[in-house]
Amino acid sequence: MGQILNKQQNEAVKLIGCPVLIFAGAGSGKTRVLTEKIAHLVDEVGIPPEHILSVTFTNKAASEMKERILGLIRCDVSKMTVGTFHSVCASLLRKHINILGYENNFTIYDQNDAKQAIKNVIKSMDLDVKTFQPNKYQYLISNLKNKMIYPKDVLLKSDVYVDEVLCDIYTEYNKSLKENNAVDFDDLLLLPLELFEKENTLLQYYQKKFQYVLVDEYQDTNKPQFEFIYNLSKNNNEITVVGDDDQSIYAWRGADINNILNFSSSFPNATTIKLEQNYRSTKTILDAAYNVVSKNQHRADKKLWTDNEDGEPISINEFENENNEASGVIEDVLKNTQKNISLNDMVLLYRTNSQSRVIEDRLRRESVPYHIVGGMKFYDRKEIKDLLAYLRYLINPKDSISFFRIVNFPPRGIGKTVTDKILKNITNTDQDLSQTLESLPDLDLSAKQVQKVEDFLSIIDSIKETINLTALDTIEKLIDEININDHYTDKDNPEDYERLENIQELVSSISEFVERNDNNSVEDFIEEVSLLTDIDRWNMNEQKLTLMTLHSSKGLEFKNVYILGAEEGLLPLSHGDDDDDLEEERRLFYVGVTRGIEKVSISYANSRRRFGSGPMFSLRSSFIDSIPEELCSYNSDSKPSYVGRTLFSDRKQSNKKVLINKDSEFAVNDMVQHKLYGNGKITNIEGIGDNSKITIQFRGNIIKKFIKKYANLKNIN
DNA sequence: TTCACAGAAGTTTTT
DNA sequence: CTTCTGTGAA
Repeated sequence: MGQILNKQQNEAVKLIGCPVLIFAGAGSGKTRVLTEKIAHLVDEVGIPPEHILSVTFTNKAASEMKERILGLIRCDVSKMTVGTFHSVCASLLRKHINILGYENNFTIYDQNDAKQAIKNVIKSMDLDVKTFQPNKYQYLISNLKNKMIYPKDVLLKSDVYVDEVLCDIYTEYNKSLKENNAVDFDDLLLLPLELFEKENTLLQYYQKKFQYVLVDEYQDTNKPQFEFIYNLSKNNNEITVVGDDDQSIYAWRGADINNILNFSSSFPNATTIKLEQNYRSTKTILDAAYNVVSKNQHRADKKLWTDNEDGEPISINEFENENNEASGVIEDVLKNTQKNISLNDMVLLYRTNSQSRVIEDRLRRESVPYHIVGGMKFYDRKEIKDLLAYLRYLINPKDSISFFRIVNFPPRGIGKTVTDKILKNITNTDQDLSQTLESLPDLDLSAKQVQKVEDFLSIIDSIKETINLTALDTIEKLIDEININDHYTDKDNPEDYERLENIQELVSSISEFVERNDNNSVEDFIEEVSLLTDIDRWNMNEQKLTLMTLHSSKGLEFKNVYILGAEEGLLPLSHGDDDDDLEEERRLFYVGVTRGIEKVSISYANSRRRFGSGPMFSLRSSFIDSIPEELCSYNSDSKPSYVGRTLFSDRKQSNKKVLINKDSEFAVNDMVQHKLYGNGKITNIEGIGDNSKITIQFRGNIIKKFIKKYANLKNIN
């Protein structure tokens, strides 16, 4: 690490006075370039730290960056604005959101809260939640927001799924957020833009404040994020963005790869610098990764190279089922620990969170210490969410989602009749939650019911006395006031015991937070918790084996990387009916492979149990077949010449939908998928249209000829 | 109003 | 196989 910068890195660090786009391949030292550049800006160009904005992908990356800058120069990094888009935007909104008619103590709704809010909206519109599924609408609305399509535009846009109900739900949802004095994750990015538009002086202020803007992982920015940095830097053009189109894996949540591909047209006079020397991985790993990702049509042409050794072959391992896979991989992990590779030098990566379960079972049986990033998060546990809901309600008395969560928890005799009346009053009148609660007698409730709600409110009031003390004071008062410990120790089942432990853990993490920060009120704590990413909670120094999704692994590196479940339908994942983005899946695989420093092992199972039902046969991923054989070593069963006795079978086979998409055409050399023969390559096409005859070469040199309309072929290029 | 049970639905990736 | 939702009895 202490090496001098190479020519391109050095150029990237020193170049100022124009917009700079750095194409930084995996492991090319981009974090280093960013930190060196910031140090350069402060130390030599003379830009004061408070005039620098640096956007990172996780909060952890932000604090690491600050630390590394401190290692380079002496300056007050605390004055620098470094954080994720969401946290930077959130603190901007804390200062100015009142301009938009919210209050500055607004609540940040996570996905669950948002879903609940949408559900309430759908109910209040007298729609059936079975037909109009909150899940689905939340997804649709989030997508619209990511594309900056506002409710009024929904019906005008022809390229989106147009739905009047969607438009109404969207409108009502936004209204209810505002009435709750709450914003969702997407609003965090959108509202600053509204602010800039409404108050031009504010925009000017921030343009002056952020003289220099740096953005990491630029390939994963979406439209609002682009607009945010564009607005800030369009005048002085002092901006550096770093990214890699091959690692763009968030298109599904609105990331727009054109942000990076069209950077030069958005920012005239931009200079592009490519970092193509990889310092992380072996030649073998890079070669393997390149052979996969270069199959993509939409990518900027480039190739990483390295001075590192060839290293070990990619290990390809076939297993009978997911249990054997888990134990096989863990066996290998344990073998490595004998060779003095520590557990935290290895990582197990998979496509979906649900895959972790089998692995966990196995790890527990072998008593291997492990840590899972993501999945069922600590802060998702019921008892934790309940307590946090109290804290959030203390801060924002308009937050009805939190209110309904806790008003009758622990049970205090406030039932559905009461909550329904309150909800109705909020949704059907102009009164918000706190106004409603002030005029309870108007709600046509019995005196007893009113009293119970009043009792609840006085509990809240007494906890509120601690709101200006530390977060620790508040949580202790809260636990005391609601007697949560009694609620969980009534019955002595192990589940209750676990919940109490979790509550203890929450208290100790709050206590740690209080010690760590000067601003340590309950508001500060909730702010941090709301914006924590999965990776942020992960301590990479612990002697534990890490399990995470491929998505979470972005930006990290490990000596030994294991990729599990490399099977058609799982990696690449296919969702069924609509056209799946195979290119993005390929990039995801690329990200996984390029995390490896010394060795990458890829495994797949011939059959896998998909939730309750019996085992399904599965087929080795085509991504494995893209890696040249000479780079790989195989366990006994996984030689590529081996003709899979496997049947292609997943959800697709059972639902009788036509697999041929009208607009998907076939061409010679395309890879296609056949439900009996698996993957093959088209060697010849005779005729055109549905009656054309397609010749396909399958694995094991099996050649078959099909008539297109009967063949059920799927193009998997 | 509360608790307990049965049935249904659901697993893509995340700030 | 789990987690959530709704229904019915106490």
